[in-house]
Amino acid sequence: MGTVSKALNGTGSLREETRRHVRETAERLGFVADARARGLVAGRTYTVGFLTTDSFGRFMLPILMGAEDALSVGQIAVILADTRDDHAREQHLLRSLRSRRVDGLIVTGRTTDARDPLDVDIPVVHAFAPSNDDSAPAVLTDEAGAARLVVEHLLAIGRRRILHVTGPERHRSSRVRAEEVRRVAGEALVGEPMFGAWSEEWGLRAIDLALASGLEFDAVCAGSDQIARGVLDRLRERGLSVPADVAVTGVDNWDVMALAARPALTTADLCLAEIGRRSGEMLLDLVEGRELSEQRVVVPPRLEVRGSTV
Amino acid sequence: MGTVSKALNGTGSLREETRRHVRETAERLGFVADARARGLVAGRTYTVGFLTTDSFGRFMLPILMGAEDALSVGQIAVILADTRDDHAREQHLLRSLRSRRVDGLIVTGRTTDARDPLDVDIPVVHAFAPSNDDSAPAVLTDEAGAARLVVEHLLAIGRRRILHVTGPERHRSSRVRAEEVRRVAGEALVGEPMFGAWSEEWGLRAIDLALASGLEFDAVCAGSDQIARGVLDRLRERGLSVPADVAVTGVDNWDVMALAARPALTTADLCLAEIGRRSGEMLLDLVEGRELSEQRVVVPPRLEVRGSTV
DNA sequence: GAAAGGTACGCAAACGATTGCCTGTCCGGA
DNA sequence: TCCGGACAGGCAATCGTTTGCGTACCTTTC
Repeated sequence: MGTVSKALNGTGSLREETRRHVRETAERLGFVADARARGLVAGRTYTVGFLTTDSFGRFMLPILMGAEDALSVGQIAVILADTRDDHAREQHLLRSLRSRRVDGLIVTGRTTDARDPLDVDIPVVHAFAPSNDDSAPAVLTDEAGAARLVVEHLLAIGRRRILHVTGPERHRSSRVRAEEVRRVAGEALVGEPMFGAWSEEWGLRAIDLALASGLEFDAVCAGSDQIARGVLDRLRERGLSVPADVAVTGVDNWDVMALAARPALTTADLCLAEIGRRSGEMLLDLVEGRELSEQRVVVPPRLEVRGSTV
Repeated sequence: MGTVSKALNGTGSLREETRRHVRETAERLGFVADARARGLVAGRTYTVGFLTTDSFGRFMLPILMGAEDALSVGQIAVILADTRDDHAREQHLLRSLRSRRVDGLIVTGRTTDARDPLDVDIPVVHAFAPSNDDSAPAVLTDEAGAARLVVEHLLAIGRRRILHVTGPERHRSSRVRAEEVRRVAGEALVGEPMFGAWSEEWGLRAIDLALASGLEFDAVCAGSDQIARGVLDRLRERGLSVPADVAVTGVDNWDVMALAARPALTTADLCLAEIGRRSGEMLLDLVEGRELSEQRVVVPPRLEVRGSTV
């Protein structure tokens, strides 16, 4: 047993011939070492939990994939845990993850509103959804940066009357971005930010409201691609031309929306896969006991310029 | 150790007082039994792999969630494995899953084209994406049934000139549904099924093509909600009223598309979560050595009637 | 030819649970 | 008083690895 273990793991001092023989025999018999037993000795499981407070959705997926990529480097598998926003369910899942002795946890959620810290004694990295505990390791998106990116772009192409249509005011995301839009646009912001919902329907209605109240604007900075798409549709229906009369921007770079829009949508990509990747790397560092170079990483968004502004 | 084990698991013969004492102490110390060690003895890991041949996407999510629900009943956790359609990656992931001694595998993919069977010696259930091996346990969607559902609905509301706009002909999904549309619609099918792409853009273009070639139709049966949405947009732009002049149906019941469409889209829901749930249940039966009541389950689609047809 | 030194391999403990079996204690009955 | 039986709980083997240490054998050198 000992010799086989050493041969397969390249440890100990064995003749090359012996190693080869063991490896070939293992191959022939289809033997693969049992990761549990190995983990039992090593004091690790080479497994982490991916805990999402909301259901899995469009935002979770790229993060999950990025994390999986980064963790696979450390031979780590990902166990899913979806709390469905239910506290009892979360407790139950955490218990299950603890019994499985996961090496660490990536915690995420649909909104960027902060969540209460978890009471666990293993490394935790927050991805996308921040923790109330500011000192907890986290990889976050730059909400304000996304807003800045699109507004500066609109200003750069000469727009001076910008309308801001965004999601519900109760979401931190909407508030932070609206504040940044106000700051960067300054005089160029037309009226007040219009808070509503993260839906196409709100985009449609917001344009109706804006036109009805006689606002004049040459750009709409929408809080999401879905809102932007509603905005684009209604502008077209009202006979306004995009981008000639009105330029439109979104946030998310959700291909289904941004590419199907007519014209295709200029938008801020939040680089969710990158957030996932960095989270995975950070957790890997923590699990393997390395010092973190930074506790808190903010992934800068990226501007994707398409036909709706140029 | 033995006594504690018996107390916590409710086995052996112990005084009730002893059990209570052990449980309370465990609670106080935050002790949770190590699932690995338990599995080592039990010969199981209470863990299954979720292997998706394509990346995770919109189709995978509901299936995954359904499966997670069903499996959580058996205290089973799900390990993700995303092959990204790369054979080498698949082999590597399978090796990792084998070394983790997962109790079983759920295999799925984005398309309903059949895939080659896996060479593994644990229970496998195919979900959504069938296997080439017809005898393999599987939970599938009823492609033809979805087509029948919408066509029968269109016939029932009195439409007699139905246009069929669908995805690429190389996808089994398009072919099977087109065949069923032809069979059920009979005389009522206008021209040939129009194969294209699973995109809004194709929906737009297909209507242009149909109108240009002088086809007359009072209904469009689209192969997906995305196509249907393109169809709806272009019909409106061409001055045709939906559903008065033309009724439109989709397939998928993808809320983002179906609810944002104007009018909201009548569509066939493939009940993906149900497919996931049934797959999970089936795998649980296999893992726990129970006889399967049926090797092959077909989940019937459900018609969701909305404004685009009534 | 014998001792010294080095290399390759085997042995056994340990990781953290479960479980069958054995033992000790207590009770009741003869 | 002694024995039998029932019940509670402790002991140790087991699952499949890793790893440090001991040992056998081979080589080299005087």
